[in-house]
Amino acid sequence: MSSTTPVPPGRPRAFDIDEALDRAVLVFWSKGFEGASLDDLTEAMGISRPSLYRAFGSKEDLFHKALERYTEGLTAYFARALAEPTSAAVATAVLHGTVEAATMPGFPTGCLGVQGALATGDDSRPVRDALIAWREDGIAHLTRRFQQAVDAGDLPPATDPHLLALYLRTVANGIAVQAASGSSRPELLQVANLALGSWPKP
Amino acid sequence: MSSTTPVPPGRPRAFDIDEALDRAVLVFWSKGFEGASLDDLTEAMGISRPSLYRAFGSKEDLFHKALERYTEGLTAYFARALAEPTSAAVATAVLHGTVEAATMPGFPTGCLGVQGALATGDDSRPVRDALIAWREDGIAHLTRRFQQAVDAGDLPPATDPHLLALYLRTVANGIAVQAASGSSRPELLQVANLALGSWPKP
DNA sequence: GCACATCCGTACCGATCGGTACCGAAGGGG
DNA sequence: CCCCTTCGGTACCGATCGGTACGGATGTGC
Repeated sequence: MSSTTPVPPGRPRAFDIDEALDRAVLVFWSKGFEGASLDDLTEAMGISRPSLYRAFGSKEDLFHKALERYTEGLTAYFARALAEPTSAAVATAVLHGTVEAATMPGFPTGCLGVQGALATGDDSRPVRDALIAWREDGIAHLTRRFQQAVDAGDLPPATDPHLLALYLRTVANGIAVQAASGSSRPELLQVANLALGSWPKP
Repeated sequence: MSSTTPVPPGRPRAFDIDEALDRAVLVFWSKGFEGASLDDLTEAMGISRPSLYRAFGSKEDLFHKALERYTEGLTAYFARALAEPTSAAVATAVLHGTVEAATMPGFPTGCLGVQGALATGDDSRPVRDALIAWREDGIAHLTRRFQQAVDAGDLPPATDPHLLALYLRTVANGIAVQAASGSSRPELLQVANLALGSWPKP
């Protein structure tokens, strides 16, 4: 354990950087990148503006770190879903997980990866593109998983894995938008189950 | 024809107000309400800032008028879809229309009603709420249409019209997000058809 | 041709935006 | 105990935000 916390020089940080990042996630999640001002962020994070810049670099850097933390935390269901034994179970876990994450009591509704920066001004284009890549990454993971399912005979040989992945991500995006519009968890669960009705049988 | 254009007093407007509105639609569509600055708008519309305010009131008023024009113009497929004879035909027309409108060459990708203001700062809350109401209105129209279908025996008596409407709107929202992420029209058409596979039979 | 109403654009408003210079405070290493 | 490094916050930066005062231009009605 001697390798942990090598005690960096200088005055120690007076706030928990991960906790502050969690607060930033909530602000970006509910207001989007452009709608979240530095005053919003610093107030929610409980730190001053220069502290934010020392710890995270810039508003855009902070967003990327917040997205990373969001991915590892609140959307961890996605990684678990990929480990389900059948393609149908994967699809079910993804959509149910999406509904739950998008309608979590005490958290903003919807999905940071969708509403963080869907349409933006030119200045925020890098953030917008990062979210596009984030969603694309999810599709890529699903595509590989469904290709495995085809290879294993869990899906018909003629199945297009990419189409199924895109379909799933599309429904998940739609659920996120509806959750942000105020749709309830039970409603969206029914929608998810309806969407799963067209899933191909092996 | 004597009732048209009663010739208001004062200096006549030097630009076509509907054409200017069309340009504003494109700006809000591609950059969102918050991402669209007045400089972006005035430059695209080819008018000065005070002209914009005289003709449209405020940035928020302009957005509402742009949304109205968008609804009557580029999403007119929706009203036509409701007139289809069967619920399945309605659903097909809505999703196919959504794909086409969201991937129109020469226009921004996605849907103004989704990416115009999905997550915003507090100042833009009214706009955000207006878009929520806009999407909710679409669901209400679909719900009434599918209730008709149930009454007419076109859908099973136990069918929940609201659930079907919410499902359709959810998929449409997801398609809009994917289109904004760069998915192609053929891809999204396949996704739409896959989503239609779970449509209930009469 | 004169009064009136509206439109035109330049030039400006206060507020807020993201970002930083600065200096005192707080720790470890010599 | 002093030096060095980093963190703390106050107070500020130029740029841009949405919005408007104002004076000249352009039309109709009398």
